[in-house]
Amino acid sequence: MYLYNSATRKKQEFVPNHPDMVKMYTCGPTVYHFAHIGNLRTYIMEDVLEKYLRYVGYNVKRVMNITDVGHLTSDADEGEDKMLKGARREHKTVMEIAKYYTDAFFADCAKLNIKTPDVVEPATNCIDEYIKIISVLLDKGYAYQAGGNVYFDTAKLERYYVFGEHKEEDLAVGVRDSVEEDTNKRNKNDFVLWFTKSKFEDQALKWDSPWGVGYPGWHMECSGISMKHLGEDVDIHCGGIDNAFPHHTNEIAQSESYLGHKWCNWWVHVLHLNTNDGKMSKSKGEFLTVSLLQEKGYDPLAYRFFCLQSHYRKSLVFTWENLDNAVAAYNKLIARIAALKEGGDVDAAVVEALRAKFMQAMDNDLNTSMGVTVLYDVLKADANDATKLAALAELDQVLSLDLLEKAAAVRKKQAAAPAEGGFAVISQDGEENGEVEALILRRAEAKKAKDFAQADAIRQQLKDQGIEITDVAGGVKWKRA
RNA sequence: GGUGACAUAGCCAAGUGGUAAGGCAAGGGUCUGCAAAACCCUCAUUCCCCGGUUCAAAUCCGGGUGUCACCUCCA
Repeated sequence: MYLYNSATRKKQEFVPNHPDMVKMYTCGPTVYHFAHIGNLRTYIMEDVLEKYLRYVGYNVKRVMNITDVGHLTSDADEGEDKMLKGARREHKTVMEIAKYYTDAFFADCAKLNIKTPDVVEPATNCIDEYIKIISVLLDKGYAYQAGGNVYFDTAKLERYYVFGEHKEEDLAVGVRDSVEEDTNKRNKNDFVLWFTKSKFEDQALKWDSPWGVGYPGWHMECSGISMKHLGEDVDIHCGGIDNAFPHHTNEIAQSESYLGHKWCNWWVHVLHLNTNDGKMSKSKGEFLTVSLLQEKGYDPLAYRFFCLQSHYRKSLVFTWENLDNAVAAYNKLIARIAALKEGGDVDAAVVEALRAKFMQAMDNDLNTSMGVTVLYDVLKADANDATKLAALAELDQVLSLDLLEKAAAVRKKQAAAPAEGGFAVISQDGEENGEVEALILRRAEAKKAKDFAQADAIRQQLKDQGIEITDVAGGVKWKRA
């Protein structure tokens, strides 16, 4: 499999350090608020990567952190810890907030068929780990104490900027007014490993350490958690593209200085979901959550399909129109699958050929857009329905679009059509409305009497009320538009 | 200002030197009293621009332009 590696800026053949085991680390959410669907795009793509690695036969151990400490606020707010701000907003303790939004995050993931990682570790669980690493960094001379904090000394590194060729003097530090330059730093890009004093005195959670009571720097948590669960090396480290610098850059700096050897081989960054005016954020425009999608009547898996139709290394623009496109495509795909008949012999050779095509796409830097196209190749294949269903079931192990389950539901709905001979009025939303039913029955009588003018008038009358009706065998289905 | 990624029809996109896949939308048709569904057909002389290499370039090279991201918490 070829995967693009941000560290080398090339597609490279993926080879794990240990033949049958892939160690995968994925940066998790900061649990001070709900995740928006842009955040979730990254987790969907990471989920596909994990499932594909398993599909081709690797054992995967995947670790994810939960950031529940030490994050500053977003642009809209100044100098206050995100967790604390969330807590104040909702009159809860920081730990209650973390629990609440961690649960909400995984509930959203479940709706999107994102598998929960093998290990999920809150940052606040690993303080000892961080202290150990920071102690060694101080001993080795990679870190220094100043103004009450412990800093990493980036000047001690031969190569600090691993994802691009920066020059330090070009870095725009303190571009924004509210960001003050920290005068304790020896170099512009030195970063804090342990805080005891910060501009943000409100940090709610503090721990004792050799350097005083305080809390860890943000970058430290991922290094500590990764080493705790995956040991001294990692095969793939994933995250949103915004994490490449400084977060991942700093992780590499401190981890490799601590270990004294190469730490992670593959860096996979997922591009952002944008709106028409730039990056999606919680404070700008509509706050697009999975719950909001559902309130508006969208199937979360249609959003997953939307993401899969694109490529993780391309930014994707979200508009309701674009999502509607994906919804139509997804529903049509399901409808075509629902029309397939079960039973019969599976032609293993055809399944194998389709599998090969799918793998060819996915092996090429996780080309999910092409992978989705293979679903259409399956439907068009010269084979019986049983073979197609078998192939679809297999590809869906990776894509996780609930293709067969949704198709079965469609079939069931069709089977629930009115009994022969009788005339039934069925609400597709399960709504009971005697007035509507009466109108539909009157229209049916008009049709029977060949009074089509009257029948069309009633159809129009219902339409004016926002109700769409569809004639089906032995009855009428209706729903609100 | 620096660094990086991306640029193919209305939209999502495939394509890795051999003459533009697929999906959605749209238009036309078949069918149905009408509608819906289904099915069939149509839909980029051209791949951001300008040069170059080549028998041949969306694909390679050089130079531009645009968009997004990061440099400040972020997926």
